[in-house]
Amino acid sequence: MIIKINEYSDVPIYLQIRNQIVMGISSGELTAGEQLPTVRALSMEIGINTMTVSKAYQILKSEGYILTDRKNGARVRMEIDQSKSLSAQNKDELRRIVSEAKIAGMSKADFDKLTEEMWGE
Amino acid sequence: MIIKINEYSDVPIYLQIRNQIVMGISSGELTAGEQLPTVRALSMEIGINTMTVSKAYQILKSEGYILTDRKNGARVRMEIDQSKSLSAQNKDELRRIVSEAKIAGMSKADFDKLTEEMWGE
Amino acid sequence: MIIKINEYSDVPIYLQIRNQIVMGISSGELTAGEQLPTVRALSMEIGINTMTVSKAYQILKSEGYILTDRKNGARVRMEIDQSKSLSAQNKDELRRIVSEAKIAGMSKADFDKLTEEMWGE
Amino acid sequence: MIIKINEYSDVPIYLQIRNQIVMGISSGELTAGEQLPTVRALSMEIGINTMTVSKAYQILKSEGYILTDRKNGARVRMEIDQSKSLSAQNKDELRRIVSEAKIAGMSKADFDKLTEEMWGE
DNA sequence: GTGGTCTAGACCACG
DNA sequence: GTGGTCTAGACCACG
Repeated sequence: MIIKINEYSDVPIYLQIRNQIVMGISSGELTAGEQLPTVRALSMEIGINTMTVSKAYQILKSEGYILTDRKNGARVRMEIDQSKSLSAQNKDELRRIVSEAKIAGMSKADFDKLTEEMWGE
Repeated sequence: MIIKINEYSDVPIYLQIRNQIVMGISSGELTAGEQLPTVRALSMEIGINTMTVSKAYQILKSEGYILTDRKNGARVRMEIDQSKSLSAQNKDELRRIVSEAKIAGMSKADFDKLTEEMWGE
Repeated sequence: MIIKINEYSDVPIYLQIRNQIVMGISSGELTAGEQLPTVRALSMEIGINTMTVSKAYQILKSEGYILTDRKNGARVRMEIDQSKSLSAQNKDELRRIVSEAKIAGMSKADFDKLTEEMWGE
Repeated sequence: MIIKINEYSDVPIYLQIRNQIVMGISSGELTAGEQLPTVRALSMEIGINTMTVSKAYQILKSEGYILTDRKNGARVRMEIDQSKSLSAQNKDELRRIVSEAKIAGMSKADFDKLTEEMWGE
């Protein structure tokens, strides 16, 4: 899986890494149990500080998306918690986006279609 | 309309203000043409600096949500642009949230129901 | 001549009045010697403070575009100075606009065509 | 590139900075990808507050002229949008300037010559 | 009274 | 070290 960093984005680099790995898991590009590159390898590959990659991995670990052990590096967790709900923070963000879609004159049907496409990715 | 600031949030205060006003417009709590509190009044009400409120208003103005004039302060714009689409940034955010919903085991139907509730607010 | 004020413009009202009268003279809609409405009449017509209209007239007078006398109110001056050049301030503004046209990829020919249209107004 | 602030100008300092950088890009004095001074460096150099410089940079960023990243500061963007047109606001300004040129007795040829000189800068 | 601008000084996350 | 955020306080033009 290839991680692409936009150094000019307002989104911090460690979050860009975290987000892309989460989306990789979601899309199936990263499968359960799959080995992730080491912190050192990934940081060299994308040309950034190891601390930044490390921070991304730590967040993914604390969120329950990956497991790390000293010997094997990081792996996608086999059984990710199926809370069947969004975090409070994600709900807030989603609420804001829904609001902006409404103001922009999108129909709920168009919105559902848009998320349908994203769902399929 | 009451604006509530979460001082522990990662979201900057000026953005919290901006977001809540956008959501107020979306929900109909703020109607087209409605007068917003003056920069000074709002800053005193929520106990923050006028510069911070002013920044929120300037962003809302640049986004076309409100209008300001020197005499009367700020008002919700009568005719907000109906682009019928989301900004690239909002799409990216939405894509990330959809991914996390999928991983958490939400069904698309549940997701649609959640956004339906938000749509109704 | 009808003066239209945009109360939400960043351009101060007195300047909007001043600019529209100058453009009226330029286009020929206001002819040399033509009587302008009194400060009181114009302020009532457009629903603003007399001080604001008065300020616009004072500027036009100081710039040599109009003449005022207590008996007859204001008139467009018969012989406006033909300096055949722009003020330093207008040159600065024009220089900035030219720069932005260049960056936006306009050709000099397109720019000339645009000013040609404006010239004809 | 040297930025000069006119403290007696009606143009706000942050706009003077913004305008000079835009003109620097237009003239080629600032090339695509070129590093701009840091907010701190520029504010010290011209003896004004960091907030004021920061505001100028944020406007340039929102207009798509520059990019900022946390590590390296600000750079001139490589691919600036080529809308091939002026903003409504710039058109209004240009229309006013054309009017004043006409009243001052400039010929269209002289006006074109003047903008030609500016174009070459 | 209104929004807009600016300062001096501070703290923060990111990298 | 970098840009981003925020404050307290001040002054200004506009109307």
